[in-house]
Amino acid sequence: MPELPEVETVRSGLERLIQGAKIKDVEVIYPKLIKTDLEEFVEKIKLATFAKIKRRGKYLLLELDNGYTIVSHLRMEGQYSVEAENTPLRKHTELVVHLFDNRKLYYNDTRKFGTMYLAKTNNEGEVVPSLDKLGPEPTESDLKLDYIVEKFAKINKKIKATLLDQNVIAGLGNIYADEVLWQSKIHPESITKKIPKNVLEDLRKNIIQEIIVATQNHGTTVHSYSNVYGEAGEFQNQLDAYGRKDEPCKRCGQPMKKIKVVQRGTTFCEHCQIKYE
DNA sequence: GCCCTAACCTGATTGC
DNA sequence: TGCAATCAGGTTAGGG
Repeated sequence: MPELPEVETVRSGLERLIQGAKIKDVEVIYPKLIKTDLEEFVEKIKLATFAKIKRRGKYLLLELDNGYTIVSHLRMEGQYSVEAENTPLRKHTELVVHLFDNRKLYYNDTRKFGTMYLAKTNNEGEVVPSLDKLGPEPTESDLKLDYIVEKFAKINKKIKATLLDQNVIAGLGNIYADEVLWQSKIHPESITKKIPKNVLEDLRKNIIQEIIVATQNHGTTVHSYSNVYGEAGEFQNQLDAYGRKDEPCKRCGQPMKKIKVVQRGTTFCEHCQIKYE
Protein backbone atom coordinates (compact mmCIF):
# COMPACT_ATOMS: atom_id res chain seq x y z
CA MET A 1 0.00 0.00 0.00
CA PRO A 2 2.26 2.68 -1.24
CA GLU A 3 2.10 6.10 0.40
CA LEU A 4 4.46 8.94 -0.36
CA PRO A 5 7.68 7.36 1.03
CA GLU A 6 7.05 4.16 -0.93
CA VAL A 7 6.29 6.01 -4.15
CA GLU A 8 9.41 8.13 -3.68
CA THR A 9 11.45 4.96 -3.20
CA VAL A 10 10.03 3.56 -6.46
CA ARG A 11 10.76 6.87 -8.20
CA SER A 12 14.41 6.94 -7.22
CA GLY A 13 14.80 3.27 -8.15
CA LEU A 14 13.29 3.85 -11.59
CA GLU A 15 15.47 6.91 -12.02
CA ARG A 16 18.59 4.85 -11.49
CA LEU A 17 17.43 1.92 -13.60
CA ILE A 18 15.58 3.31 -16.62
CA GLN A 19 16.26 7.03 -16.95
CA GLY A 20 17.97 7.41 -20.32
CA ALA A 21 16.74 4.02 -21.59
CA LYS A 22 15.09 3.91 -25.02
CA ILE A 23 11.85 2.04 -25.58
CA LYS A 24 11.64 -0.61 -28.30
CA ASP A 25 8.09 -1.82 -27.83
CA VAL A 26 5.16 -1.86 -25.42
CA GLU A 27 2.79 -4.71 -24.58
CA VAL A 28 -0.39 -3.95 -22.70
CA ILE A 29 -1.58 -7.18 -21.08
CA TYR A 30 -4.41 -5.70 -19.00
CA PRO A 31 -5.96 -2.94 -21.12
CA LYS A 32 -8.09 -1.53 -18.29
CA LEU A 33 -4.85 -0.30 -16.71
CA ILE A 34 -4.68 2.44 -19.35
CA LYS A 35 -7.23 5.17 -18.71
CA THR A 36 -6.51 7.19 -21.86
CA ASP A 37 -6.74 6.02 -25.49
CA LEU A 38 -4.97 2.65 -25.65
CA GLU A 39 -3.73 2.87 -29.22
CA GLU A 40 -2.32 6.35 -28.71
CA PHE A 41 -0.67 5.24 -25.47
CA VAL A 42 1.27 2.51 -27.27
CA GLU A 43 2.11 4.56 -30.37
CA LYS A 44 3.45 7.59 -28.52
CA ILE A 45 5.61 5.59 -26.16
CA LYS A 46 7.28 3.38 -28.76
CA LEU A 47 10.80 4.59 -29.67
CA ALA A 48 10.75 7.32 -27.01
CA THR A 49 13.34 7.58 -24.24
CA PHE A 50 12.67 7.91 -20.51
CA ALA A 51 13.95 11.42 -19.84
CA LYS A 52 12.98 12.08 -16.23
CA ILE A 53 11.22 10.23 -13.43
CA LYS A 54 9.22 12.57 -11.24
CA ARG A 55 6.67 12.31 -8.44
CA ARG A 56 3.81 14.45 -7.19
CA GLY A 57 1.95 13.17 -4.14
CA LYS A 58 1.45 9.47 -4.79
CA TYR A 59 1.60 9.90 -8.57
CA LEU A 60 4.63 8.87 -10.61
CA LEU A 61 5.38 10.93 -13.71
CA LEU A 62 7.50 9.10 -16.28
CA GLU A 63 8.56 11.89 -18.57
CA LEU A 64 9.55 10.92 -22.12
CA ASP A 65 11.79 12.88 -24.48
CA ASN A 66 8.99 13.44 -27.01
CA GLY A 67 6.70 15.78 -25.12
CA TYR A 68 4.62 13.08 -23.47
CA THR A 69 4.51 11.85 -19.89
CA ILE A 70 3.15 8.59 -18.51
CA VAL A 71 1.22 9.31 -15.34
CA SER A 72 1.15 6.23 -13.10
CA HIS A 73 -0.67 5.63 -9.85
CA LEU A 74 0.16 2.42 -7.96
CA ARG A 75 -2.96 2.56 -5.75
CA MET A 76 -2.73 -0.39 -3.39
CA GLU A 77 -0.38 -2.95 -4.83
CA GLY A 78 1.05 -1.61 -8.07
CA GLN A 79 4.74 -2.35 -8.46
CA TYR A 80 7.50 -1.96 -11.04
CA SER A 81 10.35 -4.34 -11.77
CA VAL A 82 13.17 -4.30 -14.30
CA GLU A 83 14.02 -7.66 -15.80
CA ALA A 84 16.27 -9.27 -18.38
CA GLU A 85 14.50 -9.63 -21.76
CA ASN A 86 14.18 -13.43 -21.42
CA THR A 87 12.47 -13.36 -18.00
CA PRO A 88 8.98 -14.89 -18.02
CA LEU A 89 5.96 -12.75 -17.18
CA ARG A 90 4.92 -12.57 -13.57
CA LYS A 91 1.49 -13.73 -12.54
CA HIS A 92 0.12 -10.19 -12.30
CA THR A 93 2.15 -8.37 -14.95
CA GLU A 94 -0.14 -5.87 -16.68
CA LEU A 95 2.32 -3.97 -18.85
CA VAL A 96 5.70 -4.74 -20.43
CA VAL A 97 7.98 -2.02 -21.79
CA HIS A 98 10.75 -3.57 -23.89
CA LEU A 99 13.97 -1.55 -23.88
CA PHE A 100 16.66 -1.47 -26.55
CA ASP A 101 19.29 -2.59 -24.05
CA ASN A 102 17.73 -6.08 -23.70
CA ARG A 103 15.95 -5.29 -20.50
CA LYS A 104 12.27 -4.76 -19.92
CA LEU A 105 10.19 -2.85 -17.43
CA TYR A 106 7.23 -4.67 -15.87
CA TYR A 107 4.26 -3.09 -14.22
CA ASN A 108 2.72 -5.68 -11.87
CA ASP A 109 -0.49 -5.22 -9.90
CA THR A 110 -2.13 -8.02 -7.93
CA ARG A 111 -5.37 -6.22 -7.36
CA LYS A 112 -5.58 -4.36 -10.65
CA PHE A 113 -6.35 -1.05 -8.92
CA GLY A 114 -3.45 0.90 -10.38
CA THR A 115 -3.96 3.35 -13.25
CA MET A 116 -1.91 4.84 -16.08
CA TYR A 117 -2.53 7.80 -18.36
CA LEU A 118 -0.69 9.34 -21.28
CA ALA A 119 -0.52 13.12 -20.98
CA LYS A 120 1.31 16.01 -22.57
CA THR A 121 4.33 16.93 -20.45
CA ASN A 122 3.68 19.90 -18.15
CA ASN A 123 -0.01 19.66 -18.92
CA GLU A 124 -0.77 16.43 -17.07
CA GLY A 125 -3.74 17.96 -15.29
CA GLU A 126 -5.64 17.97 -18.55
CA VAL A 127 -6.07 14.19 -18.43
CA VAL A 128 -5.58 13.70 -14.68
CA PRO A 129 -7.49 16.57 -13.07
CA SER A 130 -6.80 15.34 -9.55
CA LEU A 131 -3.10 16.12 -10.08
CA ASP A 132 -3.91 19.81 -10.22
CA LYS A 133 -6.04 19.62 -7.09
CA LEU A 134 -3.39 18.00 -4.87
CA GLY A 135 -2.53 19.77 -1.65
CA PRO A 136 1.03 20.71 -0.68
CA GLU A 137 3.73 18.08 -0.26
CA PRO A 138 4.31 17.24 3.41
CA THR A 139 7.64 19.03 3.61
CA GLU A 140 9.03 21.86 5.71
CA SER A 141 9.04 24.24 2.74
CA ASP A 142 5.65 23.36 1.19
CA LEU A 143 3.44 22.62 4.19
CA LYS A 144 3.15 25.96 5.96
CA LEU A 145 1.62 26.26 9.42
CA ASP A 146 -0.56 29.18 8.32
CA TYR A 147 -2.01 27.03 5.55
CA ILE A 148 -2.89 24.22 7.96
CA VAL A 149 -4.43 26.54 10.54
CA GLU A 150 -6.58 28.37 8.00
CA LYS A 151 -7.57 25.28 6.03
CA PHE A 152 -8.35 23.04 9.01
CA ALA A 153 -10.51 25.77 10.59
CA LYS A 154 -13.02 25.25 7.73
CA ILE A 155 -13.12 21.45 7.81
CA ASN A 156 -15.93 19.85 9.75
CA LYS A 157 -15.02 16.20 9.26
CA LYS A 158 -12.95 13.75 11.24
CA ILE A 159 -9.22 14.47 11.34
CA LYS A 160 -8.41 11.02 9.99
CA ALA A 161 -10.47 11.76 6.86
CA THR A 162 -8.76 15.14 6.52
CA LEU A 163 -5.29 13.59 6.63
CA LEU A 164 -6.29 11.05 3.98
CA ASP A 165 -7.66 13.80 1.72
CA GLN A 166 -5.01 14.32 -0.97
CA ASN A 167 -6.44 17.75 -1.74
CA VAL A 168 -5.54 18.93 1.76
CA ILE A 169 -2.07 17.35 2.04
CA ALA A 170 -0.61 15.18 -0.73
CA GLY A 171 0.89 11.81 0.04
CA LEU A 172 -0.42 10.60 3.40
CA GLY A 173 -2.21 7.25 3.52
CA ASN A 174 -3.72 5.04 6.18
CA ILE A 175 -0.50 3.96 7.85
CA TYR A 176 1.16 7.34 8.29
CA ALA A 177 -2.15 8.97 9.21
CA ASP A 178 -2.45 6.60 12.20
CA GLU A 179 1.21 7.18 13.07
CA VAL A 180 1.14 10.98 13.12
CA LEU A 181 -2.16 11.06 15.02
CA TRP A 182 -0.67 8.82 17.70
CA GLN A 183 2.48 10.93 17.88
CA SER A 184 0.42 14.11 18.16
CA LYS A 185 -1.94 12.58 20.76
CA ILE A 186 -4.99 13.32 18.62
CA HIS A 187 -7.97 10.95 18.58
CA PRO A 188 -8.67 9.97 14.94
CA GLU A 189 -12.35 10.95 15.28
CA SER A 190 -11.55 14.47 16.45
CA ILE A 191 -13.35 17.13 14.43
CA THR A 192 -10.72 18.85 12.32
CA LYS A 193 -11.74 22.43 13.04
CA LYS A 194 -11.87 21.84 16.80
CA ILE A 195 -8.18 21.01 17.14
CA PRO A 196 -6.26 23.84 18.84
CA LYS A 197 -3.49 25.65 17.06
CA ASN A 198 -0.67 24.45 19.27
CA VAL A 199 -1.73 20.85 18.61
CA LEU A 200 -1.79 21.52 14.86
CA GLU A 201 1.71 22.90 15.15
CA ASP A 202 2.84 19.63 16.70
CA LEU A 203 0.90 17.62 14.11
CA ARG A 204 2.59 19.51 11.27
CA LYS A 205 6.02 18.85 12.74
CA ASN A 206 5.26 15.15 13.17
CA ILE A 207 3.94 14.77 9.61
CA ILE A 208 7.05 16.33 8.11
CA GLN A 209 9.40 14.32 10.31
CA GLU A 210 7.54 11.04 9.75
CA ILE A 211 7.76 11.36 5.98
CA ILE A 212 11.49 12.14 6.16
CA VAL A 213 12.29 9.14 8.36
CA ALA A 214 10.04 6.73 6.44
CA THR A 215 11.56 7.82 3.13
CA GLN A 216 15.07 7.32 4.53
CA ASN A 217 13.99 3.78 5.46
CA HIS A 218 12.60 3.15 1.95
CA GLY A 219 9.04 3.06 3.16
CA THR A 220 6.92 0.60 5.06
CA THR A 221 6.37 -2.96 3.94
CA VAL A 222 2.90 -4.23 4.64
CA HIS A 223 1.42 -7.00 2.49
CA SER A 224 3.01 -6.91 -0.93
CA TYR A 225 4.81 -3.63 -1.27
CA SER A 226 8.37 -3.83 -2.52
CA ASN A 227 10.49 -1.37 -4.39
CA VAL A 228 11.71 -1.69 -7.95
CA TYR A 229 14.61 -3.90 -6.83
CA GLY A 230 12.14 -6.24 -5.13
CA GLU A 231 13.38 -5.10 -1.74
CA ALA A 232 11.08 -4.53 1.19
CA GLY A 233 11.07 -1.26 3.09
CA GLU A 234 12.32 -1.25 6.66
CA PHE A 235 10.05 1.27 8.30
CA GLN A 236 7.40 -1.19 9.53
CA ASN A 237 9.74 -2.02 12.40
CA GLN A 238 9.37 1.54 13.67
CA LEU A 239 5.59 1.88 13.60
CA ASP A 240 3.99 3.13 16.82
CA ALA A 241 0.31 2.67 16.04
CA TYR A 242 -0.54 0.96 12.74
CA GLY A 243 -0.93 -2.80 13.11
CA ARG A 244 -0.50 -2.72 16.91
CA LYS A 245 -4.08 -3.61 17.86
CA ASP A 246 -4.26 -5.06 21.42
CA GLU A 247 -0.55 -4.37 21.96
CA PRO A 248 0.41 -1.93 24.73
CA CYS A 249 0.60 1.73 23.78
CA LYS A 250 4.27 2.69 23.62
CA ARG A 251 3.46 5.77 25.73
CA CYS A 252 1.01 4.68 28.42
CA GLY A 253 0.93 0.88 28.24
CA GLN A 254 -2.84 0.62 27.70
CA PRO A 255 -3.89 -1.78 24.93
CA MET A 256 -4.27 -0.11 21.52
CA LYS A 257 -7.76 -0.15 20.00
CA LYS A 258 -8.81 -0.73 16.42
CA ILE A 259 -11.94 0.86 14.98
CA LYS A 260 -13.28 1.90 11.57
CA VAL A 261 -13.09 5.57 10.68
CA VAL A 262 -14.35 6.58 7.23
CA GLN A 263 -14.17 2.92 6.16
CA ARG A 264 -10.51 2.61 7.14
CA GLY A 265 -9.05 0.39 9.81
CA THR A 266 -7.71 2.80 12.43
CA THR A 267 -5.45 1.88 15.33
CA PHE A 268 -5.05 4.31 18.20
CA CYS A 269 -4.75 4.66 21.96
CA GLU A 270 -8.03 5.58 23.59
CA HIS A 271 -6.21 6.54 26.76
CA CYS A 272 -3.74 9.12 25.51
CA GLN A 273 -5.14 10.39 22.20
CA ILE A 274 -7.45 13.33 22.92
CA LYS A 275 -10.82 13.70 21.20
CA TYR A 276 -11.53 17.30 20.18
CA GLU A 277 -15.21 17.76 19.34
C1' DG B 1 -20.44 22.41 -1.74
C1' DC B 2 -19.93 19.08 2.08
C1' DC B 3 -19.82 14.59 3.71
C1' DC B 4 -20.42 9.72 3.45
C1' DT B 5 -20.71 5.18 1.07
C1' DA B 6 -20.03 1.84 -2.53
C1' DA B 7 -17.29 0.15 -6.08
C1' DC B 8 -13.09 -1.29 -8.19
C1' DC B 9 -9.99 -6.19 -7.40
C1' DT B 10 -7.39 -10.42 -5.53
C1' DG B 11 -5.24 -12.90 -1.88
C1' DA B 12 -4.75 -13.84 2.95
C1' DT B 13 -7.00 -14.65 7.08
C1' DT B 14 -10.82 -15.75 10.01
C1' DG B 15 -15.09 -18.16 11.22
C1' DC B 16 -18.14 -21.97 11.10
C1' DT C 1 -10.68 -30.15 6.10
C1' DG C 2 -13.38 -27.14 3.22
C1' DC C 3 -15.76 -23.38 1.99
C1' DA C 4 -17.70 -18.83 2.75
C1' DA C 5 -17.31 -14.43 4.70
C1' DT C 6 -14.37 -10.73 5.92
C1' DC C 7 -10.57 -7.69 5.59
C1' DA C 8 -6.85 -5.04 3.41
C1' DG C 9 -6.71 0.20 1.42
C1' DG C 10 -6.32 4.76 -2.66
C1' DT C 11 -9.40 7.03 -5.28
C1' DT C 12 -13.64 8.40 -7.46
C1' DA C 13 -18.49 8.38 -8.76
C1' DG C 14 -22.78 9.08 -6.99
C1' DG C 15 -26.31 9.95 -3.40
C1' DG C 16 -28.30 12.56 0.54
